[in-house]
Amino acid sequence: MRVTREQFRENRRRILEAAGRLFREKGFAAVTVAEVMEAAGLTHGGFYGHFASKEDLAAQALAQALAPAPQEAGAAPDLAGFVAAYLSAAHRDRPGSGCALAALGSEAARQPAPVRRAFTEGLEARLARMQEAMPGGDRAAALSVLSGLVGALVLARAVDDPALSDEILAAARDVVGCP
Amino acid sequence: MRVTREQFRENRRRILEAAGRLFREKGFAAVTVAEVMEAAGLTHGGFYGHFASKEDLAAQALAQALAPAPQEAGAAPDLAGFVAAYLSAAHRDRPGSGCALAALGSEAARQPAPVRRAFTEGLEARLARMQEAMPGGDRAAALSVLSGLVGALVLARAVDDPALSDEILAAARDVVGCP
DNA sequence: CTTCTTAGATGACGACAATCATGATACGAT
DNA sequence: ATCGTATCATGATTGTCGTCATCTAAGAAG
Repeated sequence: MRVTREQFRENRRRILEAAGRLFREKGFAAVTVAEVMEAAGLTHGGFYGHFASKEDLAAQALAQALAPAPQEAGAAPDLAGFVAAYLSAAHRDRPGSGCALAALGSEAARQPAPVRRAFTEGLEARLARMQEAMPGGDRAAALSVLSGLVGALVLARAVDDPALSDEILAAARDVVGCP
Repeated sequence: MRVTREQFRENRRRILEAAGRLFREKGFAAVTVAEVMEAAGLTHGGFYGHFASKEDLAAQALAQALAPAPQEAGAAPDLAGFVAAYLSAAHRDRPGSGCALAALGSEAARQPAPVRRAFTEGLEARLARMQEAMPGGDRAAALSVLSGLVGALVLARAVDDPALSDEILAAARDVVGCP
């Protein structure tokens, strides 16, 4: 069963996309190679024709998940809108298509070097774009806002009580703009 | 090999302590029952005499890890000191004895109900103690500070670049006290 | 059109982990 | 002191996962 070079690239793209979604939804450890391949519409056997290992896939999928979406590549960032979307219930409830920093943050710290490097580069890119939108281009302020966003989303997702979860998001929303 | 009732309780305590440390260091999924038992000085077989399942262990270990340490149980909380310790390099570098909210946050969201409940209760307890220390007892302010602390620690641990990691901690430190 | 190459399907393999069964041994109650 | 019982050690069991070998069929090159 051979496929077009075009189809090959498309398959690789689908694998990365499925992996990015599944990793964010279930974490690195809980996702299996076979599961990713099935989600991409393939069987597990062809996996090692695309990636060297699960770790390799994790690093590349994370890099892609953290890369800015094409439509917002060069757009002027709107900080208030970004914060509102980030701290929305919709974002909290759909980790698979949301921010990978929050979805994989505490797990990323324990991953092998390539994964952590992808995480770091994604964070720097996000930071740079937030910094552009900050009054005065204050990098430290952008960092602390990003920390607040990530922390609030992590806690809002982990908590078992919907009211408390909403409260966490609302509290973080109210604070942004102060520093 | 039977053991004193006293020794039995002591063994259980050691298992919970080892589990709390290992889970924070390596995450829920990456820790095995046998590993926990070995760290507690026992073999894997006796585990199910103490806990019903690994999930049961996770919930109880998390609850204990999030419970306030005995020495700070009723102490008057010093917010500035707490924040400084939380955002210190020492805390970042020793997750096994640090805050479980940051160490397990993004993974906790995907755990079964008992684990999430323990997480929620631990967060509420921590929140209440921070609220006491806040000017005006502002619960929303306490929530947003806690979010900022957790987010900064998560990112500082995940990042591959030591300078950036320090920068994240420093930026978060500078912001606290503003809202 | 023929031949070479290669992507993917099938399936196997080895490692490992959660859980449970069994047995020995020493505590605790009588 | 003795006996029942509970705790831990040993080991089996079952399932799963990452990885690799092999086979096939179909694109690509000439």
